[in-house]
Amino acid sequence: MNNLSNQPCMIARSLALVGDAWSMLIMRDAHAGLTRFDEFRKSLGIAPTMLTARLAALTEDGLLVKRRYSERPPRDEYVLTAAGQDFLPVLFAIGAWGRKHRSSDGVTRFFDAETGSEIDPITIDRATGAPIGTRPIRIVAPE
Amino acid sequence: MNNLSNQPCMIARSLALVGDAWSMLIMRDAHAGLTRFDEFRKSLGIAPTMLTARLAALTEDGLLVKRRYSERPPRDEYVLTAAGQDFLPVLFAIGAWGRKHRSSDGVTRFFDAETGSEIDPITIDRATGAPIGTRPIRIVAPE
DNA sequence: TGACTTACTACTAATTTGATAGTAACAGAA
DNA sequence: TTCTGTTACTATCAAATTAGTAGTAAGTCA
Repeated sequence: MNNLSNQPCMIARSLALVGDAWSMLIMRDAHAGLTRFDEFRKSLGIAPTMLTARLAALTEDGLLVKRRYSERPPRDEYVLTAAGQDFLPVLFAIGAWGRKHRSSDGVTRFFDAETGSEIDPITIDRATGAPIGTRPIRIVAPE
Repeated sequence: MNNLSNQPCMIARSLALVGDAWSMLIMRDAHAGLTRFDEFRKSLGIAPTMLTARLAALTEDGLLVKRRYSERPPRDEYVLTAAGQDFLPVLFAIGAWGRKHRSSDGVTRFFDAETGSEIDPITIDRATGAPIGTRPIRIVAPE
């Protein structure tokens, strides 16, 4: 795609980084606990060239960090940064949408890793607590 | 990409439909009120071939409907379905992420179209009200 | 020494995307 | 009636991206 990162809209700017399915799925797997090249490759069935490129891009953009976990032999893994962890609501919103509009047989479910309770994500307005999507909105870009 | 729509994970299945930047941006513009081919084309700077393909895919997948607004000459526009409207939280989550981690100069802002009050989207667990992203999670796919 | 692991790169084919131009079906003006 | 303009596209082809397979580097383990 073209020059998304130069646009004023935050959505467009963000999509420049994660606006493709592979990146989103890598983020999903990273949140599920995967860290290593081969774990991602096997989980996603992605060509290694693609995976190398995506991991490098996500690292470059600060969603992942490359961490050396073995000196001999040299081995690196990819772990979520704080910005990467903050990406989870996006995945949840997508999952919640799919659950509502695309579920037929089984659905992917989310659980709190510690308490074990199931999570049912919903996006609301922080101030009023009103769910997003129930009222018409106006999007305003600067400049 | 490959066979995302056959995967068990709702996130992957959803990304088969909207897992590219153009589709996301079309959804954004649709929520901002655009309906016509040329409105989308000018807003996005997208090649008409691409736009035709994306609009057809989003229509096929039930996020938009094609509505004839003029018989002579024949003219169609694209409007959000209920499923399409429900996609708004995804865009908000992406925008909120970008606002937090990518904002430098101006940021795109969201307003209630009727009351005019600004919206600050946040994704929470419906049951507990706890914000998503503050605790480790476990993702469980069926089968 | 040989098999195995892990994180990749090289290479080539297939597919998608992008850009430009053009078309169909009209409306309204001259 | 011809001319210009509008809108929603399609055709065509070059350029870029993606996918798939194979191979490599730097080790470990038996």
